[in-house]
Amino acid sequence: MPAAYSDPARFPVTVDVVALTVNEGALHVLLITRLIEPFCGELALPGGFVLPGEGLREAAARELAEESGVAQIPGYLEQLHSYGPQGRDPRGDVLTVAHLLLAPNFPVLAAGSDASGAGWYPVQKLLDGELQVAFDHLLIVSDAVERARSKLEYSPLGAAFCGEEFTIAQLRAVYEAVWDTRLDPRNFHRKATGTPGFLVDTGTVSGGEAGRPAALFRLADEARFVPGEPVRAVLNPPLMRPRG
Amino acid sequence: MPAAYSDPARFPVTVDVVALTVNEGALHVLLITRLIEPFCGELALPGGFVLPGEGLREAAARELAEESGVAQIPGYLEQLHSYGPQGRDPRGDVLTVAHLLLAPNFPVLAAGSDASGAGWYPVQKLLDGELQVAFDHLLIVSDAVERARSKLEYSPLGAAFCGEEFTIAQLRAVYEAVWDTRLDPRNFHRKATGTPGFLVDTGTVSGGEAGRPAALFRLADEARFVPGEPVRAVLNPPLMRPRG
DNA sequence: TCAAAAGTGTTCTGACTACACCCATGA
DNA sequence: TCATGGGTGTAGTCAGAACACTTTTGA
Repeated sequence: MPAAYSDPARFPVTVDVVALTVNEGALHVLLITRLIEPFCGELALPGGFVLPGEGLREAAARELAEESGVAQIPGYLEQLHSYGPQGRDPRGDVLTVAHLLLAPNFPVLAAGSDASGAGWYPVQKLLDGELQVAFDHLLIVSDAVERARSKLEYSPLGAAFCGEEFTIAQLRAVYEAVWDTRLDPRNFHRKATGTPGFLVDTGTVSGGEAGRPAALFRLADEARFVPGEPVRAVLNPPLMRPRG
Repeated sequence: MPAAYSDPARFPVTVDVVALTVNEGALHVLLITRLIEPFCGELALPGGFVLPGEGLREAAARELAEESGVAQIPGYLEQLHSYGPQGRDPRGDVLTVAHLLLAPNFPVLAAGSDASGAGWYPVQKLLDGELQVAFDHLLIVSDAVERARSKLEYSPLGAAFCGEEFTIAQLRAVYEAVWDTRLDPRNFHRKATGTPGFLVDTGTVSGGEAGRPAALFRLADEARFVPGEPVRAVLNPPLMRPRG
């Protein structure tokens, strides 16, 4: 028998954000140190309770800003998956809606009221068990990484890890870090620049590095992701990661 | 300032199920007629409130069983997306976690306490606006259909729409209905049977129809989806839908 | 014998791989 | 001039599209 419509059960709802970036050729995730119980002192994903009158995405952006110290969220944010409410918080049933943020490496310096020490940690150390995280956040991070990996194949979101303008080599470094693989620079260059509706040449070049300066690109207008909307442009043909 | 940890806001949480099937060569969705306010008398997705102590998937399976009248849920069930809590229910903030069910056409005969007249309706009539549904359920159905379409490319879930054993032509009819396209029967046959780890020939044939009897296949063991688990097997190479 | 549907062979084309090669810069 | 990395050309291979063709059944 379902609960009467007039008196349904109510649950606390949290949002958690898996912010991923590429740093030093490896995928990193943003973690905070919890200052309150439960799991006080342990690492966890930034997140917190949804407030009355808030939407999910709104809450995720607010929590991320509060706990990482950035005013404007860079990169691409989307909903990942919901977990719970059963059996994931020692205090009782709490539903969490996890979000995924793909972002360029931004500096974090926040100290919130219930979290501190936000910082980037190598994802591989979590997956290998070298770093512990609170709640079911290891599962959430695993799901997020898998989502990010497949996102790169069919969407232009690899560029979400880069700044506004970037070289093909920087974009390739993103793919190599996320997929944890090596790609042929020549073929990647041709594929990325040859995919219609993906990149446009800005006409400028990057300097200062060793070797020949690289051309700077940005996302084509039709591939740009606007903060509020789901990504629409599909890479066709996809940039497939090597299998097997 | 976030809400105090000890006193977070609480929200009613519902689960909604977008059950899709293929019938007469077209994609259909399971809808019920609401017997209570709001939207009394209108069509809506089967669903209802999550009860204390329940998990999301558990709640979705329970609601589907209650409102469609089937004891055992056939097919493949996965979480789709969460919506809300802001601005989607006239009574106030309600979070809903939508689920997607891909199932063979099963008979529905239920009458629940707050819903009746469960039945299969052509998805296209909803998308074309010929049929109205309550709440934001049109958006949810649209998202579900798009998810189903991409699922068929990279997973063996096309077979979730078929029974235990099926012919290649039946499987092809599923793909054609979901993608709303036509596929070359010869090439589809070769691709489906030639994809390693997808299908196994049962050795039996289907009879009774006009023309040469077709061999019956079932999913290979490694491609079977178990009720509780996410689908793991990836079709490689993918069965791509025709683009552009 | 004919219609209808299952299943196979064959050719063409286009995309990916691998790798050779040239280009532009700093030291 | 050499090292370093950016960018292009090209041949081999493989998978998909298109479609002719054979097979097996019911009427």
